[in-house]
Amino acid sequence: MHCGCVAEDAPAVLGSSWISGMAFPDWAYKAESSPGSRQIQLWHFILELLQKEEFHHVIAWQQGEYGEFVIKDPDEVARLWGRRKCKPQMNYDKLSRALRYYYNKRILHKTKGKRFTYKFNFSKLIVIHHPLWEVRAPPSPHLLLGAPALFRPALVPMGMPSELLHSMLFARHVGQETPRGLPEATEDKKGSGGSAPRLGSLLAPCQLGPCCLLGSPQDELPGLAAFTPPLLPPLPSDWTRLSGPFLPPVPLEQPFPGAPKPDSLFPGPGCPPVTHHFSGLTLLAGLGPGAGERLRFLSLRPQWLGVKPDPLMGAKGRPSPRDGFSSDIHGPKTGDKYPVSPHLENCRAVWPLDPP
DNA sequence: GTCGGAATTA
DNA sequence: TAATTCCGAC
Repeated sequence: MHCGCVAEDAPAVLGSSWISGMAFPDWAYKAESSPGSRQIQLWHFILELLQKEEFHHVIAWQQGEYGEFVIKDPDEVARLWGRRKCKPQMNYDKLSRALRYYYNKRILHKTKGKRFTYKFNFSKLIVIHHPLWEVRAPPSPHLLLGAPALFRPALVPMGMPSELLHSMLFARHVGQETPRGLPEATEDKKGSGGSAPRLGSLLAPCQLGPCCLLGSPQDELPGLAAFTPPLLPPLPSDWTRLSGPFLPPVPLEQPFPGAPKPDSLFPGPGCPPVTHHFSGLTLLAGLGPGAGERLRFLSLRPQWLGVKPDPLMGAKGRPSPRDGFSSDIHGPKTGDKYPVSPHLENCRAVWPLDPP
């Protein structure tokens, strides 16, 4: 931002926040954490604006719809964006074109019928920021419910349409909102959605094995959000059993120095005290009222994400951003739980701040 | 208002 | 690569 343009009206970012019931971890608001670019990206900027109360007359979260926001003053948002990018000629037409490019990337989608209303695709944002979470492995109750799984970054199944994840996470009542037939799963046109960092280089599913414990997260994890979810999802009573088939024993982990210790977040049988937060975990865990129930719903269905060879995998070994998923969620899978042994060489530890 | 193609830019 | 710019179509 050395173009001489003034950015004083660009929102400052401090700490993590709850805005109208919407939580994002710190990194989501920090320009320097904008992935894949040295410059701030539009979606990032939008989040910044949404975070700041002084811009709520310009852009704000849509009450009642998680992730949905309304641009109340398109011209002003465009002006702010243009100012940030040193593009004085910016207008809403151009800005909206940039937003539309996010449709294919699945970062954003339009709320049809509502003017200037868009909706963030949370899982995609999570994946963008935590690429390793696309590891094709079943979700662990540990991960989803906050037990110490900090060193096991598998969370979002690769190819999982964020719409579905989103609806699972945000549905007011489990089972009320039926996944809408994965509308985008078949409408891929040019497959431009590969812009987000993905685990194309991941050779094989990691299976949450010890190989996933690589790295030194203390040094490399992004800034951890310090907020505590307002609702603490109770552990499923059988979570230990659920974790059995595909989870290695959970090692005790050292707390982050200086990190808050929400020890009592997820107490449960066999569940060691949670000693720290994964920022992405807080994102999921901090989804707001009812999130616990929804997370439990999600976590109790690991078979959805049963690891198996993906017929949709292309020659490059990864699905297109829009096509994956569908066959993965249609029902429990038995057998072939370990198509690839969870050996070290099959895994690659990539932390969000890894250089490309 | 919204969409997306095409060319261009940094 | 992530927009920016322009524009025709709906």
